[in-house]
Amino acid sequence: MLLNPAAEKFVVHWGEMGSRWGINRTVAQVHALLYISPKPLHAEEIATTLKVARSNVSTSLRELQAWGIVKVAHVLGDRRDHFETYTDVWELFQRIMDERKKREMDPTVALLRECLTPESPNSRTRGGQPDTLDDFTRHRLTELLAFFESMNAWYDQVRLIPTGALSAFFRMGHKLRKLLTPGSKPAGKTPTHGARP
Amino acid sequence: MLLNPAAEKFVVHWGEMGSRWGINRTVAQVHALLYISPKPLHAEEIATTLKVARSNVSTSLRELQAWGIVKVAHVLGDRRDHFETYTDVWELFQRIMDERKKREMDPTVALLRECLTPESPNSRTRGGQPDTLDDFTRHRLTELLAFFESMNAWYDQVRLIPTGALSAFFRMGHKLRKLLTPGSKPAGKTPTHGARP
DNA sequence: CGATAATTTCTGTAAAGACTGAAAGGTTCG
DNA sequence: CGAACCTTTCAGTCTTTACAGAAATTATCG
Repeated sequence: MLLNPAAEKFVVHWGEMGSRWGINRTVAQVHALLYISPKPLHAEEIATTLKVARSNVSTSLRELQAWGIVKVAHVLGDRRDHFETYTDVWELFQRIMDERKKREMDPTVALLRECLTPESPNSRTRGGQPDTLDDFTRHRLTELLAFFESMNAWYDQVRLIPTGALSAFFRMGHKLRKLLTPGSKPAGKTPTHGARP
Repeated sequence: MLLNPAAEKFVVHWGEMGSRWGINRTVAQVHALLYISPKPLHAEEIATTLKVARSNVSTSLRELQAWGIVKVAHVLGDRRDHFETYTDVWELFQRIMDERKKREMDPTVALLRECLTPESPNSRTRGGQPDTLDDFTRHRLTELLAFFESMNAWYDQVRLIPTGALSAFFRMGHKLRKLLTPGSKPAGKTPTHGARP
């Protein structure tokens, strides 16, 4: 398959974006290609289009399936596996967020809790400097944990919104103000942080 | 400076998280260290604590300053530059989001617009296959653009909230339902996507 | 205005990650 | 059941990125 210039530009850019967010470039490119493809593609076709090795595509597809955003589609009369991705951007986004939360947020929360537990069983057994955090550090980590917990709670609520209504929700930004200031009280802090030095 | 085990665990973990999100591990570690440090640190102290080269710290600090989350603090009687980060997690978060939006979202939106412009001036001058996107691809890119624009608009509103009130906002998740369903009409789509194959 | 301290820049090296091509493992079809 | 086809795994290569140490630059002090 030969991509026209605009499509190619998009695929390349998406690969670039992926790598900036810790996603393998090829993985992102494969996903971009599937996203703009009118029909499911088989691995061979993806490989020739993106000009990468067949095996590389195989690995990337596997990765995308682990992320839950690509699935196999079989075509009658064709033995090969074909692949497609979700067409709904909001669903895609939600699935990616779910996965990143599970892989990165949850372990971080767990670690913060662990760091903040008052006393570990073996803290006295080993000599040297004190095992406990100083008050300042403890305070910082507590705040960080609270941050993640707020985010988690918020995200859990957002996840309850049907994907079909998500875009409406995010377009509703202008209602935020009323929601936040019931008595329309003026803001206590400066809304935007100052210019950088 | 010698970190106690819990603090060290946090710093290491934060470095790991950073690299998963496309942030240099050392950069993230330096930031973690400054975040939990009760006082501004100079580069030498950071280097010995993290056991990395002085020059590496220099680069990392420069990077963190470019992100707008670390600033220089001078200590009376000490010629060396000292560094500190913001203590408010919400402000930190906002600054990072601002920067990532500027670096990654905005260019993506620009590219999508470019891909979707009806006709580029030189589209007829070069031979070969058609320069225009097929309808399906065009539709997908339009939806993607709409997604980014919704997100942008929403984020612009959130940014107007004073950082001091942000945590309250994100803790307000449970009010989402009422906001979304004024007449408490049932959702049109399934709220959560099914189990993966 | 040297001398000393502090910081940054630069270059080579080391480590990590991505990718390829070949081989192995499964499937489907005649 | 064997051949053709498709997919995955694996080992080695290549590319990219991160890093250390030296050299150069800048700032501060006597």
